[in-house]
Amino acid sequence: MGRQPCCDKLGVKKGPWTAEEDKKLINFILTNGQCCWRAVPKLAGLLRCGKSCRLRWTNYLRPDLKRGLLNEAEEQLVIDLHARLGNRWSKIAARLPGRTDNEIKNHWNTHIKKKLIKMGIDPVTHQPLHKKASQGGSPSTSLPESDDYRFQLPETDGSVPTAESSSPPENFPNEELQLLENNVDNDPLMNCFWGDEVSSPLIDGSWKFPSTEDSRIPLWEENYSWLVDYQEFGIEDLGYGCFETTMEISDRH
DNA sequence: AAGAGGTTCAACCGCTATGTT
DNA sequence: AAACATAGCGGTTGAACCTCT
Repeated sequence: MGRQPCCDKLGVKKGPWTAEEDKKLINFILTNGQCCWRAVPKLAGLLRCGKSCRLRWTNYLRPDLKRGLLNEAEEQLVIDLHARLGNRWSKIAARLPGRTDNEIKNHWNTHIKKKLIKMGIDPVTHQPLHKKASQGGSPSTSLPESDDYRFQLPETDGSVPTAESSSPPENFPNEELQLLENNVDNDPLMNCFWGDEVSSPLIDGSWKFPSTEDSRIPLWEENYSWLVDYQEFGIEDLGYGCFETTMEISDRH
């Protein structure tokens, strides 16, 4: 006997969300908070399944989301985290405030992967590609000549966790944490991020990335402007009061 | 200008983990 | 302990968009 489907397939709408649907979902979540996604579509008057609503909210409508491409620092962090965690996108996303696992996964597959390959780094193992090639045959790629080759993992106990091994270590997540913590001291960037999660520069919003002024993490109220400006939303509709509501809601969980 | 091929990313699917009864 | 419900995760898909010829 299989599980019940997450929703009644009949009469459930699929495909891109309309502005009207977004509005309904936002209004509902801001009023009632995030609870029981299965019930959300019915209560919000949406012909979607709960799963779809949750995805839409977490990946697109959440007010604390940053928008736009990942900047260099974020990209570097994703690479470092991927080297340690593999394809655990949600865990990686948890370390990048305002970014979603879906966004990071997409960015990895479309940008970072290619970048690494171009640099002669295997995006799966984070090891130089030529190592693999020389083991199996003639090298097709060579190590990058630039000093920018900095994705090599810091040595731990000599055994490098392979990123793509989708099966986590036996006693994950303890081992995950151990792995991460072991590497913090060896990596200034990681040190910065892991050192104190609460006052992490990415989180407090005051931290500026070294490259450009534009790459600073915007305040999330700024992020929300796209929503406030959203064709059908007046500021009265959502109101800044609702931000507090959202925060209270998320605090409750 | 057009259409073929490539790229991007929002959304879906199926599975697993976790919580509840 | 078992069965079920729900949330969350990661892989995949496909439509829209972009670039090249």
